[in-house]
Amino acid sequence: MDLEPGSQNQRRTDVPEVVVARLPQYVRILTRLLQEGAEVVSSQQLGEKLQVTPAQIRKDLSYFGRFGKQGRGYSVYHLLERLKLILGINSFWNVAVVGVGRLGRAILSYPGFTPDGFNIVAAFDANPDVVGETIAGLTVKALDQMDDEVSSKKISIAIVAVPTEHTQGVVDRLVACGVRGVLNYAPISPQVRAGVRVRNIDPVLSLQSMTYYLTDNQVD
Amino acid sequence: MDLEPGSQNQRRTDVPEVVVARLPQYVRILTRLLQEGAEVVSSQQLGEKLQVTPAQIRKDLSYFGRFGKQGRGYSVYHLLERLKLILGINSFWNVAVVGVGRLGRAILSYPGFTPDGFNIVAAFDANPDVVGETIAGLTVKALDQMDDEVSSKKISIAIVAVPTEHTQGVVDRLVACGVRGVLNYAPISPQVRAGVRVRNIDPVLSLQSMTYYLTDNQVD
DNA sequence: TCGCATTCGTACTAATTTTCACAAATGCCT
DNA sequence: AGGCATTTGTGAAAATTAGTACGAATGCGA
Repeated sequence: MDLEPGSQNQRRTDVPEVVVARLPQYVRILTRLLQEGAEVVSSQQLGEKLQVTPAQIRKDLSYFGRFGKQGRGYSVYHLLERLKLILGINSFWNVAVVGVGRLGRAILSYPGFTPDGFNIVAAFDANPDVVGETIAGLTVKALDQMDDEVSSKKISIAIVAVPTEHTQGVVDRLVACGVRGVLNYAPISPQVRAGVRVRNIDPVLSLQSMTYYLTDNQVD
Repeated sequence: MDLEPGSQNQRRTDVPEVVVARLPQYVRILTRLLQEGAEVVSSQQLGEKLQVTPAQIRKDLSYFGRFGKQGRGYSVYHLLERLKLILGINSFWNVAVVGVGRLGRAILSYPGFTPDGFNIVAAFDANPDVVGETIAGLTVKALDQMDDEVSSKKISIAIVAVPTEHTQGVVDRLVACGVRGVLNYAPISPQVRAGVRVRNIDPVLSLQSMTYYLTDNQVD
């Protein structure tokens, strides 16, 4: 069976990563539009809100199917549902936070993950003083309870906020436990086997690429 | 006067943003190599550590000049110095943190900004209960002291960690005070006038683009 | 009902980014 | 000193990504 382009069956690896990276932004805008009561939206309007060209939005969506109506636009509700399905955020992902320092606590207490498809269901730390503490309704567990908890709570994503020198080791243990996605806050890029995905949150890199444009003899 | 390609005088706007975004990663590796005592490094070795092709590294560097020696590689020390100069992180940037909630406190207490060219020299919050508190050696000031502090402490970059609904307003005030770079942690992209740079830290978007690859019928 | 203003989906074109591949240096080793 | 293995810097080619432009729907309003 041949896969026609634009089919929902489009092989997922054929979709450029840049396109996938834009989809969550579309989801966010559509969610807001839905709350505001909008029923239909055009690629034009979407593009204005996101600062991208309408053509790019139509092109991006065309990798996955045909969701719009000529002369009318997209149904906010239906496009949103489809995109959530494509991204796999139509149901919830169970997430563990590893590392309950200041950053880990901020993450645990942040309410913003839950409405967007993620449920933080476990917290781990290596420090025995921290283990047993309850934060945001979760009791912090020791690292050696990871295996049990990851299986029993069906955790497939971990948010790792541990000191840099422990990051690779912690990620290795998580992957061994069956975790398939890692959001890493340390200033390194952990290496993982094929099939496991890593995203790094690295504010220092962001700042350092920004200063390039803030120095003098800058044209802009 | 014509600008030859590869000259240090290369017009800064001619350099692709993707290239600039990679430079801080080179800086990070070079810093580590320097600490480890390495004197010389080849694009090959650099590429292995960064998971990019040697050709890309050479090409990236060639936008700014000729820093290597054929048959030998790059002087770790000199390349590092040059890259820091190019990025504008050879001296320190004074930074303000706006929003002293859990995340703001984690940022204020994080020691990782300072070795990389940034000094956090002020903290602001709208909440009168928080104003006056001392965190990581800094006294939290009220928002209406921003103008004074930004001028007197020569602050050109702000890290904004305030609730989403206040973010655009806070960014506007910061820009009015003379801030030229913003690192934003709220899940929106604040709009600013030309000449001001924004970088967004948005873990939810990172997670949501990751789940695409974690769903089933995934080839990988 | 018919015409017309919209807007999608996409083939085609343009721009950007990455990779290739090779001449020109470099310095080690004999 | 000469040969040789190495590695840079860079044009040119390839691959990727974005933008243009237009035929085909769509539905509103006369």
